[in-house]
Amino acid sequence: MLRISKLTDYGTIVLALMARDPLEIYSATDIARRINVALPTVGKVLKTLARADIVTATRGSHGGYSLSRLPSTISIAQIIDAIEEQPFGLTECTSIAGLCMQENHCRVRANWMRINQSVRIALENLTLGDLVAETVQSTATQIQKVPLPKIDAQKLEENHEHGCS
Amino acid sequence: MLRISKLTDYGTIVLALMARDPLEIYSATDIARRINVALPTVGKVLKTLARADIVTATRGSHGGYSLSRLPSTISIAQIIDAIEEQPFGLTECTSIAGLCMQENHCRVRANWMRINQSVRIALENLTLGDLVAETVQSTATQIQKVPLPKIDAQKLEENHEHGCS
DNA sequence: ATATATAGGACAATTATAGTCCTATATGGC
DNA sequence: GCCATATAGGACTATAATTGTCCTATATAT
Repeated sequence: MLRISKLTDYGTIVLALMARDPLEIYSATDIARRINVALPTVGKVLKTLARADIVTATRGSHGGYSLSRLPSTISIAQIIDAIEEQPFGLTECTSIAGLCMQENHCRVRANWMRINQSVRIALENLTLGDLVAETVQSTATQIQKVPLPKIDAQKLEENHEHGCS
Repeated sequence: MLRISKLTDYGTIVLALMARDPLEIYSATDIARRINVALPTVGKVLKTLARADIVTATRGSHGGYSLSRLPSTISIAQIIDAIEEQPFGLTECTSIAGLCMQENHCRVRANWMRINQSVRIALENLTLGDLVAETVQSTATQIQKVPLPKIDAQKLEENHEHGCS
């Protein structure tokens, strides 16, 4: 797949709309109408975002949702973490029986983890502010060829202990 | 999700094994036994990789698969493209009815596309060679904060014409 | 009180993925 | 030529993930 789920995609659209007036309160009904997505679906996204404290809910009439923080302080990684069910990562740390022992497999896994880490860092540095910017600002993130830091042997050990194959 | 499929994961493991002796011929049976994955599954992966000309098949007895090119010239992006069914991208370029007209939605989509592009470039620069390296070499790829190039207005137009919402 | 909101969980339908199997074709050795 | 061994390609099934919806409970303003 290598793809964020539709719900997360909706999440970015919803948040982008809210980012236009970062201090305003938006009801789920309002947002649903404005982005043209069904109310129950938008509601689900907003509830999830509220649980992660990315938006703050106000109940009752005249209630709704508002951004908990300014757009430039909400990272794309946080949004993904909030809505995606499985933990972040291009590859899964699965324990296929007997694979963990194979040096070959283990090495590939370790290098995948580092690739994951790079992508993760990129998405941590990108914010909701960047997402709504006319063009992505100079504070945005790009990937380029540079030396990777030394491998962290301790971290790899930890992965093993947690059943990483 | 934001995750490569298991089949693609197997693909990297298979190729990593083959990369240890880049000129040798490996039968599907042999590979299946050595990486401890069921034969039909390994076969499926290898057939797919052969179609993309990443490995070359030799039929008949004493036949098998061998790498078509040296590990350092096979990019991770190529492997993903070969095995994943859907085109590369963190976000899908879906046409949800009536969303394409909304400036807000369109802007978010455009910026997502650029994020995709960054990740794509990273995976194009990483090779099978890097994946089997003891530690990822200095030729490997990391993501860091740098200015993004100017937006390519022409490309964005093309996306629109192809029904991108 | 009542209308308007969100909270949280349960549910059904759809879709994607994984894995297997079957038949056809090619090659080397006897 | 015949047989064992390999891959080619597609079909098919079972499983899992995802989506989207709905229901009931709770909170708030008028």
